[in-house]
Amino acid sequence: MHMKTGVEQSVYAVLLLNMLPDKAVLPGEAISQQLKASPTYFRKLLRKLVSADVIASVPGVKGGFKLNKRPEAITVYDIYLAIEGRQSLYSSSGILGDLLELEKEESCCLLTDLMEEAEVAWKSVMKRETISSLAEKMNEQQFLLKTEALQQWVQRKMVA
Amino acid sequence: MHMKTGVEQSVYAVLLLNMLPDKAVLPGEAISQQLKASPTYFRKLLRKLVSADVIASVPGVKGGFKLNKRPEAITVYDIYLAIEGRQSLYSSSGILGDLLELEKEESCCLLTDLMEEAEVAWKSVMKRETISSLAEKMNEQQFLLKTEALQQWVQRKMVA
DNA sequence: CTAAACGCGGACAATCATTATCCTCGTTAT
DNA sequence: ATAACGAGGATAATGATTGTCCGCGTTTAG
Repeated sequence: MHMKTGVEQSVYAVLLLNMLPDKAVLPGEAISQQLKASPTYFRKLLRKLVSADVIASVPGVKGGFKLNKRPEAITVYDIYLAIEGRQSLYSSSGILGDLLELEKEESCCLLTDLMEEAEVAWKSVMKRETISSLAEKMNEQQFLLKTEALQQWVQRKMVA
Repeated sequence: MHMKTGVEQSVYAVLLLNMLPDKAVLPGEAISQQLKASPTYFRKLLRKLVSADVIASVPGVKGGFKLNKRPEAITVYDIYLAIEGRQSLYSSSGILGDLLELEKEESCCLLTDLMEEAEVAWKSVMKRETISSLAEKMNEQQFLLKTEALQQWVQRKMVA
């Protein structure tokens, strides 16, 4: 049981897009290069973010991606949800029904409610952090110089 | 990202062992048959539970498994931990280090603390429910008759 | 004291989700 | 028109999980 690495990659991709000036976009290939991710697969992640309305895409030459919401309005959970989908961490395989020889209609599971609650707790922590709060952390003393270099890279690679 | 089905199976296995009278044991094969799980793989799960001191095993003919703690002292989390191990749900792949071109020593991740906290929240819910509280739920009105039938099956299959 | 029933442990194979590639298409700036 | 980009599907490679097999040590029963 492990979270997909795509979630981490996507968070940093969104952080890159957050460095764009208004109206500008960043081509998908530039992003995946910077993240050292496989370009073809990374496009799929970006499309999931588009479907979830976290980012927007612009087709055609001079196309690319940009944020679709204000950075304060994008939580880590939004990105998690876009990539991992709604499937819950736990789903009963119906063992209890077999054990007690229940009819299919009355099938139940002693764990479902508990695990549901656990998952809510886990997700609620992810909802607390937003892209803008993460961006602030990147701008702290220790990383300030490096982050500025990264912003300059964004300026060079962006279009429009 | 999905929890192993082995966790659910293990919880119900422990619930079965909880129905044993003192000193009695249940052979592994009987358990896996009742849970409709593959016997060879299920033995591995049982051994993980043994390593985690949740259950105890008795070798030799007339051998089998039994609880190693009072049912109030076994939480769902104990079983989760035995099966899934200590590996955390999230682990950074170090992208930020690449992005900012940090030296390896100062490598860091904006998400690690958050995800750590989320995982603590998720686990703390699992620590609330114990084998004895689950056993009570099985004895509620709607399942009482079926649960008694299951207890009789345990009586027949147990040894010593 | 031998055999049979059980748990232990490791090597190995099958299955399944995740990651990655490839090819074709629609869109847009030049 | 053509070149650069995103969209989407079919399909492989990878890796984790699940499942099998075989030989071993221990204990009870004959």
